[in-house]
Parts: sequence; structure tokens; C-alpha cells
Amino acid sequence: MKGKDAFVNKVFVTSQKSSNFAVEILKPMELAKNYNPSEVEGKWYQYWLDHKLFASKPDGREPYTIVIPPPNVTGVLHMGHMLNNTIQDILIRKARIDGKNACWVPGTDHASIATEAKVVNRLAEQGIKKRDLTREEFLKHAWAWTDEHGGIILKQLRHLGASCDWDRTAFTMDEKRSESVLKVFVDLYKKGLIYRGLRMVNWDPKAQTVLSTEEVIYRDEKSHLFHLKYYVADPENLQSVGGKVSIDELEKEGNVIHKDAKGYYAVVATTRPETIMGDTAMCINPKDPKNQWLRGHKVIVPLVNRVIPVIEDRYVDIEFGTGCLKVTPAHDVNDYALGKAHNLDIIDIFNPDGTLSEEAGLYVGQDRMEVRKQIALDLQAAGLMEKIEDYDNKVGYSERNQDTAVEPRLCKQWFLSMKHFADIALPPVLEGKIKFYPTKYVNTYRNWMENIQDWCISRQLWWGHRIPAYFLPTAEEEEEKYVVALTAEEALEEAKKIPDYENITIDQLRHDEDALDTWFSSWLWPISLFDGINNPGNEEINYYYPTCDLVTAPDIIFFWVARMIMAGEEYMKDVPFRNVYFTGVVRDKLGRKMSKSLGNSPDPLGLIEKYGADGVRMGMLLSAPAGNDILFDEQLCQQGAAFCNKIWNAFRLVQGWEVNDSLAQPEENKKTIAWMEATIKTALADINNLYTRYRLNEALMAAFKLFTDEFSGWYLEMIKPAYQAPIDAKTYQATLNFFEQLMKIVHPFMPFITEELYQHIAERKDGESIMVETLILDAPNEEDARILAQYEEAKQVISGVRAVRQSKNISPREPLTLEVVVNGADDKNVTKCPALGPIIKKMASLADIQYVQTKSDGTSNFMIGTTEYAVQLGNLIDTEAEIAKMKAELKHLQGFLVGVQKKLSNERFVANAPAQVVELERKKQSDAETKIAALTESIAKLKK
RNA sequence: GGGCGCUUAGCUCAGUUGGUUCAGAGCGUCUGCCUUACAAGCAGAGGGUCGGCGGUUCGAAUCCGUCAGCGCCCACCA
Repeated sequence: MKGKDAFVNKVFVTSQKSSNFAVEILKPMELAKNYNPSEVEGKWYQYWLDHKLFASKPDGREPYTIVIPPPNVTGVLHMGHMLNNTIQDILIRKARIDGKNACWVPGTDHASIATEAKVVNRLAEQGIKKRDLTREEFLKHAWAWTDEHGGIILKQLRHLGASCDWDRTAFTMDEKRSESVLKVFVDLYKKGLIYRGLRMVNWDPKAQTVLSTEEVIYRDEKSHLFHLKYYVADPENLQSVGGKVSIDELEKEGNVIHKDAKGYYAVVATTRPETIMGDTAMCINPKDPKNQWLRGHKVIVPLVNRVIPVIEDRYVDIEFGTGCLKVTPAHDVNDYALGKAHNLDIIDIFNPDGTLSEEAGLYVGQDRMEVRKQIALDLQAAGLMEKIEDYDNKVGYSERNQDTAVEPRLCKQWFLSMKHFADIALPPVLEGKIKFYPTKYVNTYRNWMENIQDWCISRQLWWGHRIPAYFLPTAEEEEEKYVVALTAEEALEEAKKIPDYENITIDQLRHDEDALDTWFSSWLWPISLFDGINNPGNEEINYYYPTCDLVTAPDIIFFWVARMIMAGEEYMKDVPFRNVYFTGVVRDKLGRKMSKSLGNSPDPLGLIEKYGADGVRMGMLLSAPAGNDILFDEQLCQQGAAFCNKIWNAFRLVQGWEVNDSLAQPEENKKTIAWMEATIKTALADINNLYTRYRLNEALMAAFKLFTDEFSGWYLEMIKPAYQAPIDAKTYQATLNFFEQLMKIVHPFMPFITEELYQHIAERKDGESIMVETLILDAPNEEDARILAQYEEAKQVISGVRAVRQSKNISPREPLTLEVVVNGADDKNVTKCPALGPIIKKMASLADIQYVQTKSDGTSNFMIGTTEYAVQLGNLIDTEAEIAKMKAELKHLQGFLVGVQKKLSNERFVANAPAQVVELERKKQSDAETKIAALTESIAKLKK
């Protein structure tokens, strides 16, 4: 059984057992005129799942592994995920077609801050406050929420066609991953790489947790620079400063002295007047001539009326404001450093939630942002405000709570020393063991590594991995004591070894309340997914690690990519992946970032419903050159859907042919099949090359053109039998084979339609799938190149005739006669090839091809190379127009010839350029001369 | 303030070490076709002094300098 019979049979077989499918498969002659994705996609996805076609187990094949960048467990699919996961799916499916053992591991991230915030919000809606709950009660709510909303995003990915090995689905807080995280914490602590320290950290007052420096994003903001009056506390001594000089003399020396009815004062410029309650000094630059008069004096903090010293430090920028800086050691990183250097008091005026504390003395309990507005008014009312200027500055916001300004705050946290990790993680990238696409991110990576800061890994959250540290009971003023261990029992053993704690009991140990930064679990992902931390050297980690490609967005290069490389080198002594493909940001077609507030982000599932998953995948990819931002335009999905329809209809054409086994295969079909073979081989080689360079959009475009132009536009039209005439069996079978190969080439991009048609092309057993078929072709050889060139020329002749028709308004079906002007022995012309002549006649609707020394009167002409072709038009010819057209071409050719001759008459060119290049110029010259001669002759003839 | 990248057709982008007949693709545009697979289609056409200026070279979209515009990353000027 072959050809069409196989097809008919297959469809009937399928339709009988398709009762569980949503679709009723149509009878062969009734294939719908248009492709309908919604009738096909769910069916095949279920088929793939039922037959476990996404599953991977270690075997003898080459592994190809991708670990998914785990989306937030309670997240919802957005366009960024669509792009990212489409790319991963393409790579995974391509690996399968190439015969590799492809494994794509899915999972989700617990996303501590974001998820905890969501849970807190939901509880608040129910009137429950987090602080009224115990840790256990809160976690119960959090898990309930996770179970309810978690993993929706993974289900959504199935609509896209994502071929993840779902049985491997992991969660950063599941048992194995949690165990891995704690083990790593303990290990790094024992190695001396984790420490606890009192530092100025970034505090998120809304989430009420500390953040890492990477989690703070700075935004430009229009704000104000407030100029405040700090009156001199001891004006009577002012004139004694720097010797016995008068105010006048001080001013002559360059001092800028402010005075009003209430006395002498310094002006301090600040963007944050609400922090004055924490001021413990004012600082000037010792070299600042404007402020010499303040040396050694004391000033009064406005409103607060605290007397503070004037200190001197070269840190202060003389040019900024008045050169006077207020110093608030508790609430600014630099001020903290100044405070340390000058032994200043530290007054913490904020509560953890960003309201003013008792320490502030004023505005107690009010929010810092409210206080800023109020204190400005109060200062003005009290005459303590010199002026207010507009000012652009940068304000740090929490990456997860983007409406909350981060507050610098002094507190004790856990840190990971990063120097060691930078040392092990930089070389693999610089040496190319890991390749970044695009390469520009190597610079970004290096820059960060070379200026790395220690990583604050503790978070004041409950949703996350609880830090395995246990505090020992200590006296009030005593330094804290703790042990780090996997369990309380182990901690107790450790604690008993400490002098004076031999008799400690487990109840006396206080487990650290804090959780670890989410990224402290994500950085183990490529290892922990294969249980490589808990169970080093197991079969899976040995087989799948290092993974092959990582596909992610560049904004998490530091959060995640860099740290995975660190963990990989530390725990596997090897890189976690070989290639990193950085996707761009998905923007709308106007270039704006997609966001909820702009409402410019389309609903991914809605798009899939509208255009089909294949159409959307193509739409995503068409707009996504590697590494560039994506200007997403829904219209591109339409193009994807149109391509599906094209494939569908090409198949409808082929399956509608009547096959006649006894019919001999025409010579031209045989040749055209050889051409198509060469074309596919060449295109696949090209496409494979594009894949290796991650030029996926170009690979798709190449596949698109291969199918649309070469296969549908040329090949099918060439072998297409006359209306209602049968086709010979050999040509039919070859065509089905091509179709199958083309479906395999297109499959990574468009999995659904290709599977649908693959199942129709020939009889398939239950469980067979295009997904697990391979396509490996030889590289094109010289013979292939020769036949491609031949067909290329034939296509040009056909197009030439068609162009003549178009310009003369002649119907495509009107039979015409083509003359080929041959010079004596020229019998190499394509039209003379026994196979190509008939094809050209068919494709260009020619009645005849004639070989002439001199063309007839009344023809419209064109040239391919140096050969002249003439289409007989009889009295349809417009002599004037024809002459004008040729004259224009002649003029252009003459100009071109002059250029070439100029080059060739340049001695330095002939002497210096490679022989090949000179030779080429000579050929250009002689070709141009030949063409000019032909044109001149034609024009002369027409003018007769 | 440092670092990186970009600027080629109306739009989005290719253009591998400078040289293969006056720079390519997709989309859009224009013209003609409802040709028995597809009008979500077919055929044909038009469209660019490669951001400006200067330099190196026999030869520059490609290399160098400079200016302009755009974008990204890093950084403690209140």
C-alpha cells in the first residue's frame, strides 16, 4: 500500500478510533479548505502526553538538556514567558529531530518576596494580619495558596506546545530542592564563606525585609533639593576662628557666611529633610574656602534643636550645594561610613515599616513620605528653609515592590563572601567554555564579577528556606552566639561543644526566624534538578550535567546566570551549561515595554485561540532576532497562521492527486525531484548552521522560504499534473517524502500542524510521532550545486517571460513563443536541456521555444546573463516603449562599463588586487560589452 | 561619572576575515490576476547617495578618528 491508498486508509483508520478526540477527522476528499488549529492542537498535545513522548531517560544517545528558568509559582503566563519558552521548545524539538536525547526539565520558583506579598494581601482581604499569625499558621496559608494557584503557568505552557518532561516537574521548595539548599548553606558556612554581619543594607519597608544590592533598581525621579538653615550654636566665638579676624576679613578670604535676624547659619542641601532627626553631625571639606568659618564650631539641627559638631572630611564635594553635608549615620551608606570614621552617634529614626520611631522625637508614627511633605512646610513656617530647588535624583526601589522606595538601614544579616565565587565563575565565561549569545553580555558579566559585593542572603520572610542557624541563649549585652547545622539535633550537638553550654537543651536553641533569598535556591537549579547535591555522582547528574543551553532574559544575568555558574563550579567543578541565549525584552510595536498599566500586553492564550499555537510561535519568532528586543506585532501571528494555511493547502493539493502505478515517470519530473532533493539538502545545511549560531528567526525564515517558494511555488507547480490527469507513482512517492522531510524541518517551529500532516502522509502506528523521528541529510555536493544553478537559470527565464506578460497586459494563459538568440555553437542554454525545456514551457505558458541567430520583428526582449531572449508579440508590440526600455538599460550598462574600465586602467588596482578580483572585473567588462552590442543591435533593428 | 551596544528600504532586520555584474530578506506599498491547493492566495513592480564629516586603501556598509542621535548596564555626589 503506498501513496494515496495509504493516505486514504490512514484517515479512515484514524477516524474510527478518534472518538476520544475533540475533532472528527474529515474524509480524504473533504479536507477543510482552511487549516483550523483549534481542531488539532489539543488532540496532539494529549497524544504526546499519552505516549510519554516528552520523557527522557539516560541512554546511549548524546544528551541535550535544558532546564527551564522557573517562573514564579503563582505567576501567570505573559509574553516574555511565551517568547522564552517558544525558543526553548524549538531548541528541544530540533535536538530530537537531530537524534539527541532531549530533556527539558520544567519547574517553578517559590519567589519568596512576591509570593509572600500575595499571601499577605489575600489574608488582609480576609481581615487577617500576618503578625497575628504564628509562622506555622502563616505557612499553612501560603501552601494553600500555592496549591490553589501554583503551577497554572505550567499548564498554560502546554497550550504553546511546550514539550517539557512533565514527570520531572520540580519546585524550588520541594523536598529535594530544600534539602539541597540547606546542605549548601551549612557547607558554605563551614567553608567560612557565609558570615553574619552588621551592615548598612537595603530595607524594603513594605515587605519589611532586607534586599540584596541587585534587588534594588534605581529610577530617575523629579524631586526637590531643600536648603535648610543650621544656625551656629556658638556665634560669640565665630570671629576667633582661624585667628583673630573679623567677619569682614573671613569673607574676604572666601568664606560665604549667612546671617539673618536670628544669627549666623550654615545652609545644608538635602533631598530628605525628614531625616534631620537622625543628624549627628554636619560635615565640610577641610579644603573648602567657603566654609572655613565653620571649622570647630557647632550647629543646631533645625526644628530638632540638637547641637551637633561640624566635622571635616574630604569626602564632601565642595561644589555640591553649599558644601555643607548633614550626616545621618543610621540612614545613608556614606553617612554611616562618616559616622564610623568620626565616631558619631547613630540615631535610627525609622520603624521597620517606614514610619518614624520614638527615637525621632518628632512626627512619631507618621510615614516617612508624609513626614517629608509636612516637615518641609514646618521648616518653612519656622523660617528655617532657605529655599527649595527642583532636583533630579535617583531613588532606589524594591525590584519586587516597585512602588516602595528602599530605605538604607543598619542591621545584622547573613552574607555570602563573593570574592571566591567571582574567582571561579569568571574564567569559564572569559575562556569561552560558556558562550553568551549575544556576546556583548560577556562584558557586562565581567564588569559585575570584577566589582562584586558580598551577597546578603537572609530575608525577613517566612515563605522560603528557613536559615539553618540556631542562636544560643546569651545575656542582655553579650554578643550573639549561634551554631549552623542541618537540624536542631545536630545544632544541639554543636552547641554542647561550646564552653559554658555543655548542658544546653534543644528548647533553649532559638532557630533563626529568617528565610533565605530565593536566588539562593535558584542558583542550584541545574544541579538540584538532578539531585546532584544530595546524591552526588548519581546516574542522572552524570548524564544530564552540564546542561546544553540556557534561555533567559538578560535582566537576571546577575541574579541567576552568574550565580548558577558559581554554584556549578563550586559543587560540580564544571559549568552548568554550555550556551546562554539571552532573549530580548518583549515590547509592543511602538517599542514600549509591555506592562499592565499601559495595557499593551496581549493575552497569550487569547492569541493562541485566535491564531493557533503554531501561528503565535511563528509570530513571536519572526520579530525576534537573537538578542534584540522584540517589537511584537500581532500581525506577525497572522503571518504565522497564513503559513500554516499554506502548508495545509499544499497538502490538500498533493493528497487530491490520482496516482497511476502504470504511468511512466516523465524525464522532467525525475530531474525536478533531483533538484528538490538538492534544494532541501542545501536549505537544511543552511538552517543547521543558523541553529548553531542561535539565529532562530533566520532559520525559521529559511524554512518558510523553502516551503513556500521552492516547494509550493516551484516544485509543486512543476510536477503538478494537468487538471484531472493522474500522476505517476514514483513522482507521487517522492513528493510525499519531500513533504515529510519538510514537516520535520518545520516541526520545531510549528509542532502541531506538522504532526497532524505527518500522521496523514503515510500510515503511522499508534504512538509514532514526527517528534521522535530524525532527519539527517548529507551535505550538498557539486552535482547538487550544478543542478541548483541550472534551475536558477530556468526560473529566471520563466520570470522573464512572466514580466513581459505583465508589462504588456497579456493573460497568463495566452500561449506565447520564446526565441533564444544563440551564437553558432551555443547549445548550453537551459532551454535546450531535455528536461528543462518542457518545464519552462509549462511554467511560462509557452507554445514553443525557438533557437534563432537573429530574433524576429515584434518581440519584447530580456537578458539572462549574456543570453538574449525574445518573446514574440506580433502586433502587440509597442515599438517606442520597447526602444525606450532598451535605451535606458543601455545607458545604465554603458555607465557600468565606464566604471569597470576605469578600475582596470588603474595600474595600482591591477598590480595590487588579487588576480581573482582582477579577472572578475575583466569578465564584467566583456559581459557588459556583449550586452551593449546586443542591445545596440536590437535598438537599431527596431528603429528601421 | 564610567563601560557596552546600536544607527542599512515605509517597518523589523541580515550583510561572516574590506573585493562574486551599481547593497539583501520578510512584512507593508503599487499593478495585474477569483489560473480547479491556498484571495490567509498567485504573478509582477517600485523602494536605500548603508546617521554626518574626515581618514586609511587600488577598492569601505564593512577598518580608524570625530560629531550627532538612540538604547542598555554599572557607580554612595547629599
